[in-house]
Amino acid sequence: MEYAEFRNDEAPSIDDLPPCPVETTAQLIGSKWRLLILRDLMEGTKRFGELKKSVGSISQKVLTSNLRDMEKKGLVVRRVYPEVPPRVEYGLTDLGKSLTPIVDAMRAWGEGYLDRARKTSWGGF
Amino acid sequence: MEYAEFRNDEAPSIDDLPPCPVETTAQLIGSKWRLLILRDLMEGTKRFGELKKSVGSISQKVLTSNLRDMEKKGLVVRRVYPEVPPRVEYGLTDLGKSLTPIVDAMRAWGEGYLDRARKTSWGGF
DNA sequence: CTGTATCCGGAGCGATACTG
DNA sequence: CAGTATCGCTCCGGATACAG
Repeated sequence: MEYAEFRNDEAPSIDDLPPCPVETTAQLIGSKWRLLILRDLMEGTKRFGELKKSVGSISQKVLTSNLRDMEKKGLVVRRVYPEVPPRVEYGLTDLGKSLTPIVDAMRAWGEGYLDRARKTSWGGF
Repeated sequence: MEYAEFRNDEAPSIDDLPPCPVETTAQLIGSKWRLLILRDLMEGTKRFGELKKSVGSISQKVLTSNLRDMEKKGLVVRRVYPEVPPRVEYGLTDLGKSLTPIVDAMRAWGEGYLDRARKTSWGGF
């Protein structure tokens, strides 16, 4: 552990961000899982187990670590309800929500691609 | 080698594409390097060495393998000029160019993020 | 239910050497 | 110049077991 005492309170320093905005974005969401987590949280707040199911074949460990990262980056909020059994909900911060256009663009492109792939083997370009 | 005899002629089958369009897109470009290669080729055709410099710290091996993948996916064209010394140029296919909105969305978001990061440590949300 | 702690295999990647 | 071929290592991430 190493996250334990630092969660949302540590901001990424400008100094270790790449100068290129595309690269910056890629570092924040450029991973298969983070993108899918984002996609699912955009539907609204979800519990850990719910998220695990909806994301797909992700393991619990990997989901947890990705959520921790996204929390540190300020994309995700984690809310713990002191109940028993414990309940933990994850949601997007405003910053996280602001990524919507990117995910939407990816969805739009993917739909076009799948359509084409479905009706033909797309026969090359 | 294993690519050698299959370059542009093999299309991805619809059967091994995920049903979710976001996930499909993520599989095609969801890697740090592929995104940056895309970003740079969107400026126009480039030679191998040129691309290597502009992408940044990528090694030649990794650049090559990523270009091969993207070629197989139909995103990139490779043109060899039978000269000496050899010249090889890479460019985007129409499919590759159609990804522009996604990269643009990422750039736009990244710019906003960097602006905020520059003027403050954005102190949480 | 929501995690943390380990173990471990394999992919990813850098470094280097060699080729047409 | 633009690759291919290897070696070696790091670290991601899957499986499993355990805990609050």
